[in-house]
Amino acid sequence: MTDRDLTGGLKPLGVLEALAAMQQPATLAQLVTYLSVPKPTVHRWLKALESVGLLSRHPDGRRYEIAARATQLAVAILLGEPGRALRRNILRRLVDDVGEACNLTIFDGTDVTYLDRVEANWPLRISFQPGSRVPAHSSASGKLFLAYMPPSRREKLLRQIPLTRCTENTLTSASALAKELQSIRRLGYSTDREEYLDGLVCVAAPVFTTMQSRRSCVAAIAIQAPVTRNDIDALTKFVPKLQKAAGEIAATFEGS
Amino acid sequence: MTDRDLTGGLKPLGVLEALAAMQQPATLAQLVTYLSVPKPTVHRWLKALESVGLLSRHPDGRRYEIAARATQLAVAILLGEPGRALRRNILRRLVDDVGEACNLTIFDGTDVTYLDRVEANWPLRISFQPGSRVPAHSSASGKLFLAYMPPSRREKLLRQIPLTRCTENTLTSASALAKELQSIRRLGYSTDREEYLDGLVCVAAPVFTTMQSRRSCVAAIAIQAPVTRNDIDALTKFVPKLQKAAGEIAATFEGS
DNA sequence: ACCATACGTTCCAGAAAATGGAATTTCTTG
DNA sequence: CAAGAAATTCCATTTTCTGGAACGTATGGT
Repeated sequence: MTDRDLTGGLKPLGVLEALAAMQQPATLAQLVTYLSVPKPTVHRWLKALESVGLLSRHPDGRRYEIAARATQLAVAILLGEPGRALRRNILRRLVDDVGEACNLTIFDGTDVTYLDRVEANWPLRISFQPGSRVPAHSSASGKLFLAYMPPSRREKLLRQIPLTRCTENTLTSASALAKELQSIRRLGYSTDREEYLDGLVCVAAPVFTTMQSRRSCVAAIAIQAPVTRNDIDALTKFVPKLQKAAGEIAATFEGS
Repeated sequence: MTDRDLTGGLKPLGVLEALAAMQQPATLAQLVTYLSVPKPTVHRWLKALESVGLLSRHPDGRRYEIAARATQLAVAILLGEPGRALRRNILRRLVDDVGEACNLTIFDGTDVTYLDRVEANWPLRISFQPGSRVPAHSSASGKLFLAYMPPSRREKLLRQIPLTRCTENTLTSASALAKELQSIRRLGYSTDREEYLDGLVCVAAPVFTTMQSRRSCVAAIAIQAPVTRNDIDALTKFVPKLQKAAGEIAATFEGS
């Protein structure tokens, strides 16, 4: 399953990878099957990961799930890893090309989290906090993630996140959102028509990566503009450029 | 209570965390300084991480940087089960509302374990890391678990765990604790009046989940505050909000 | 309520790996 | 091209890991 076996005091990490791949909490028995490792060994690994805060037990006391420290580590990796510089260059070229601010976001399970952003007027200066968050239903990127997510997960998620109204245009009904998501899947890109902030429009394209031979949309890049300077129709003309950049970004998430 | 050391065959991960935290490639010498670990050991850890694809060498041949496998793991972690992210959002909203740090704990059979914690933006704060453990008898959450546990199990447990004194206010007699637990069941919430740490007060509400058609309290959320800023009476006013959030958290544990 | 079965946990002696001070090699710099 | 710094290797000792077997504990069926 994994390309290379973990050795050198890292074998317990296999459990973390397995749990991340399964995308849901798992029992000891399931992990034993998945990993083909003796039961007492997996048990010991689980205890080690738990004692260190990387895993925690689901309240059912049986299954294990990925814990807060692992999430923190994941965020730190994405912000600190060298691929980030590559991605910023791609973003910068796009910004130079279209003349508006662009951003790269990732879906953190619930919300859209900014990984990076390049402003149009200050190409060398970054004036935002990586890690800012935006609700999924009211942003072009977020709707993209929702659109391309497995249906079962989407349903579960939409049952639990509130469709908070941000502006007059925010889609706050499940049916309107469902229709929009379908349209996004048809078009292959997503828009934000002042749904998050008044006066701000946005076009986003998906960044697909292949994980465990499954194509999923983990990230998105978007062009944001004040509607007074570029309306949706104007931004839509940039979609091919956006998609090309998205393809380049996808490569930075794969191997090197 | 603070950062816990990595043990159990996970020590090399400290290097990964360090590199992620530094946000840029680092040399062996830098990592040795940063980690305060002997040079040959760090070297071995680096080789282990490299051989496994989590780290790679910067083109300069000297520095190490985070590699593709780590990125993939990070993405998989963030993409995974939305439960964590949902719970964190609920906590975050509560924290914004009440202005004090809140935490989510589960009961692991003996101790209270932190699943997550969100700090308020106040300068004065006590810091608990997720994964920390706290004795059941001297914390608001722990007493909640004890209160709502089946009596037979409670008796057995109380015979096993020592009622260690943490502060002057810690309940160290079985009778005082029994009385407290009864009061908790009557009120539906629990308090910690500087019973674990001097100067720290806390109010906790139960998170009930239905498991095997049995309603049980396996998790709890709590608001913690320095007594100088919010005393018990002040915190008690937040109980309805706390209970509402507890209900939302419960929902995130239900779906498969 | 009972048993059958699966699941989780603990035990422990042999096997394997980690540890770090010291020595050695390789890179850097003036 | 030497001097100093950094990286790498060596290796005896200590420590941890491993996994078959045995032991508890929960679950599901009758």
